[in-house]
Parts: sequence; C-alpha cells; structure tokens
Amino acid sequence: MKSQLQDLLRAALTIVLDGSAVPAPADILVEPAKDKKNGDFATNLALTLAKPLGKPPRAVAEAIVAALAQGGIVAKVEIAGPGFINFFLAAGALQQVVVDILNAGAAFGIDRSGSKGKAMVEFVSANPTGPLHVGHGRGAAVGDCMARVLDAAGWQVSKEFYYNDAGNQIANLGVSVQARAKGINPGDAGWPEDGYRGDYIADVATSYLAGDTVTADDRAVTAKADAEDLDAIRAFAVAYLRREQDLDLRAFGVKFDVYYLESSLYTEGKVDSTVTALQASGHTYEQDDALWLRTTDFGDDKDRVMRKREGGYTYFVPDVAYHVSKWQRGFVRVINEQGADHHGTIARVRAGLQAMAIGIPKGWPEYVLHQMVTVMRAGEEVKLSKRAGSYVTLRDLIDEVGCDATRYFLVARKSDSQLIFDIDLARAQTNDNPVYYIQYAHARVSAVFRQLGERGLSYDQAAGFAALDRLSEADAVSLVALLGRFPETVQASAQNLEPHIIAQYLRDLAAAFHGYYHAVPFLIDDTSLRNGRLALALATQQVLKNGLALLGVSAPEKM
RNA sequence: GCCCCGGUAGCUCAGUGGAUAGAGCGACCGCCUCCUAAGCGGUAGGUCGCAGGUUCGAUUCCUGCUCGGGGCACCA
Repeated sequence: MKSQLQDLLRAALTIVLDGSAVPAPADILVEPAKDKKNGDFATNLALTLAKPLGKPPRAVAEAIVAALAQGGIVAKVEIAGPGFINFFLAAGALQQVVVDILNAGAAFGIDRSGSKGKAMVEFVSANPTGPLHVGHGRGAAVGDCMARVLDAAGWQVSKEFYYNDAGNQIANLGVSVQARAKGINPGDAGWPEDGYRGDYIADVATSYLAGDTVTADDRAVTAKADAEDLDAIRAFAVAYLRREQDLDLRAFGVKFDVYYLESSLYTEGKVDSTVTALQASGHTYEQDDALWLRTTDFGDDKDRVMRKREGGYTYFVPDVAYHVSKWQRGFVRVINEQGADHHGTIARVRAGLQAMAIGIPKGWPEYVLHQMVTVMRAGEEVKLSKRAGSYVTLRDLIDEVGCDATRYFLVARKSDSQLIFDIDLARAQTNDNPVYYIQYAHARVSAVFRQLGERGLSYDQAAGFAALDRLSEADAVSLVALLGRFPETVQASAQNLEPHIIAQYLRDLAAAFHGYYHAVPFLIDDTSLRNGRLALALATQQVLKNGLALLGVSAPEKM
C-alpha cells in the first residue's frame, strides 16, 4: 500500500521536477496518518522540496497533486497544513490485505528465502561457571528473537554460542569444586580465594564424586570421582554446568546451531595463525617484554597487549581469532548480542580485525548491547537466589512466571534501556499482562469459530473476500490498516535489530482486535457480512500467530 | 578524567525533523439475559532532565551542563 503510493509520487515527481536541477529524493516518506481527518496516508514530500525548488511548500504540493495519476487505490488527495499531501484510499482498497494474509498464511510478512545472505547471531555465550542469570535471559530472549526476525526478513541465520572452556575463570571453577569435594565450604580454612560460593558448586562436587556421566554439546564426560585430579574435575564441572545451562535454555525455547569452544581456537592453530598475521601486518610491537597490537591505528583509545610478559595470550587475541573464523565462514552480517558491560571490547575487536587487513568492513561485526535487568516483586528488588547466591537465575523466572511471559517481558523493551522486570505483573493472568492480552486475542478468534460450528453455521472464505468492502466500521478499518503494516514491521525490526517493535506491534494489533470484537458481532444472520467479518478475524489471528512465532511465544487456541 | 546507555504522565515504558506527544499499570466513572469480562468504553494525569544552537518547524539533530546505570587490567 505504502509502496504503491510511493510509486505514484515518484511518477508525479518526474513531471514536476522536469526541467529543474533538483534531483528526486531517493526516499519518499509516506506515513500512515495519525488522525483519520488527514486521510489514510500522508507525505511531507512538498515540504522537503520547497527549499531546493525555491517555492512555497503549498505551491509545490499543488504541482505534485496535479501531476498525480488519477484513479486506482486513491479516492481523494488533499493538501493540508503547511503542505502535507494526504491520501484518502478508495473504499475496500485497504481491506484487500485480508486476501493477501489468508492466501499467504504463515508466510505473510515473512521472507524465508535467505536471499539476503548468511547472517550469524552470537548470543548468551555465558562461561560455564554457574547457572544462567536474568541478564543472560535478556540476552537469550533478545538474541533468539533477533535471529527469528532476521530469518523472517530474508537472511540465512545461524545461532551461535561461544564459550570459554579454559582460562582463569575455569581454573577457579575447578579449584572451587575440588574444595567442595574435599568437604571444604566457603568460609572454611583452605577455601580458595575468590572461589565460587554458590550451592550449585556443591551439587557439581557431589555428582563428580558419584561418578556421574553428563552429556553436553554432543560430548559425554564421566566423572573420575578422584578429588585429587584437578584436570578431571575441571572437565567434568564444565560439562556439568554446560548441560545445566542448556536445560535452562531449552526450557526457554532457545536452541543454538553451533557451540564454539574457545579451546578449539588454540587446538586448531587459529590463535597462532592470527598472531602471525597480525605481526606480518606491521601493527605490532614489543615493549616491556610483552607483545602489543597498535589498536590505536584503528580508533581504539589505547594499544592492547597480545602476549603477556609471563607468556600466554590475553583474552582479546582468541576473540579476534574467533571473529576471523566467523568471517572466513562467510557470514556477511554478524550480530553479537552482549551485556552492556562488555562494550569496551568492541573497539579493540574491530581494531584487531582491521589490522588483519583481510577485507572485513569497518563496522563489522555489529553489536547489540542490552542494559541491566532489575527484578522486582511486591515493590522490592529481588536480589538473592538460593542456588546461585547473589543473583536471580533464568530458571527462577521461568519456573515462577512461565516461558511465554518471561520471553515477552525481556524482549518488549528496547535493549538500550534498563529493564525492570515486575514478577507480579508478569504472573498476572489478567489484562494487566500484555502477554495474555495478545494470546487472548488469538484464542478469541478460535472461540468465535468454535461457536460458529456449535451454531451449525459455516465459514465461506470466497464469500468473505467478496464482502470485504462492507467492513467499513471505524474499528474494522483501523484493524485492517494495522494488519497491512506487519510486513514492514518485520523488515524494520530486522534492519534496526530491534525485536521490541514486534512486541509493541502485537500489543497494538491485539488492542485493535479486542476493540473490533466488542464493537461488532461476528455471528450474525447477514451471511455475506458474517463471512467478511470472519475473514478479517481469521486474518488477524494469522498475523498474531506469525508475530508471536517471531517472539517465540505460543499462540493458544484456547485460554 | 575518558567511553557507552538512559532521563517522556504518579509507576513501567513506546514514539517522531512536522499538523492535538502515546500505551499499559495505578486512580476515578461506566459495561456480562449478548461470539471467553484473561475483555470493552470513558475521565483525570505532561514545561518530552536543563541551557544554547541548526531549521520554515526540534521532544526528535548538534554542543554544553546535570542526574542515574555500566565500562575503562599484561582478568575473561
């Protein structure tokens, strides 16, 4: 609809601008009018062209309108205010979207062609040193929705989880579990400094001593049950905690295509080859017995150490090697979803990749950073979890408010803003709760169709399509207009990496449907009108379903 | 000190270079002999943090300030 109007305007512009030196704008802004008085769509085109043309905006608008092709979907054009051009669509023009929706079904607004190329979303990437907390949950929800939205917008998407299975934190995990296995508890003499204190460490130790076998990421690890073998303890603890995280993610409806191990970067020589390439690039130097990368050549605020004085690489080197791998695997678009506390790493990773000089664009990879989550219950901040100690786990939330509500709440806000997660609101099974509100709209359509059957009536889609121009009530028109915006909403969400606008859209769509439901009865004697209204209801249900799928939230038939 | 994010209704948050800034919650007033009231309608509630600048037009873009959060390791 919008693009049809843009085409009309573009055609008109070739006439208006003929003979002038002013180029036609690349993009013509056409927006749905906020107020019905101003028609269905409006453009500010004349206002933007007034200055370059040196004419008053209203005169430009008049020239454009005079050049517009007559007829078609446009019934009336008006010039308003300082020079807005308002379009009033022909009766029934807007309603045609119902036909498109019901013909396309699950494919409406969704482009699964993958024609835009290979994209990767890396998210969660928690180190296996403990249970996932709310922050990881936000990352999981945002990352997973982003992957779904990109997939729906024509990208070929791979979801990846990167984890550190070596390094200091894992060493610390090993000694913490070992201490527990020897009966040493936090606070006791001999408890490792900075050891992980949560109760889950004791669970790992118990399982290790019992000789359990755990399977994680397609690898099975059997405990040696020997409290002296630190290597065995470490390997078991990593597998154990990875499995725990995986169970949580699965309960959250999140699955990954690839688990990438930091250790593999070393064993496969990727770290060494990256270091060699960086040295060859001429951007490295030795100082104070350490090897440095001159990341300041590429906009970082200070140079970074690659190889420490006492040997061994800093974390940043495998990070660069990892991203080289992503590039070499052919991902034209890579999105890293992380907590905002990691923002400092962005400049140096990009700098490292630029230094490689292997054709990686400057802004690659892209980052989506989410701000902190605060969990509230009964007006108080919730800080403690029995299992993990000092933070609220994702599992706590799923158990308490359910997967659907947790996902929705974590994704419904811009990731840029700090989020207050209100457990009481998320638990509420009332209209207070936007999740149920949207799901209820979907279930309501099913209820109408169940009633239709019980009354011995049937639905005739062809008759419904024929009656679409009779759906002229204000509530029907605003509902139909919203339905038509679903495809562009999906595209905008993917383009800007903003899954929250899908959540926002669905809330609006549900509201429009509930309004229509109350304003107009479906099961009426007028067969033609009944079929028309049912077609609209069915189309709404389809779009709700398509949209909820992008959020990973279920679309129940009955509530 | 430097870097990133935010400051919009009592609360939680959307939104936009334009025509009267929105939603939900909370408050108040209505609506079930009628397709699920997990719903609908209405009222009240705003100096869009402050000050400059750019613009025909700024809550939106720019600069400074201010408040809040996060980050500034030869840790990951």
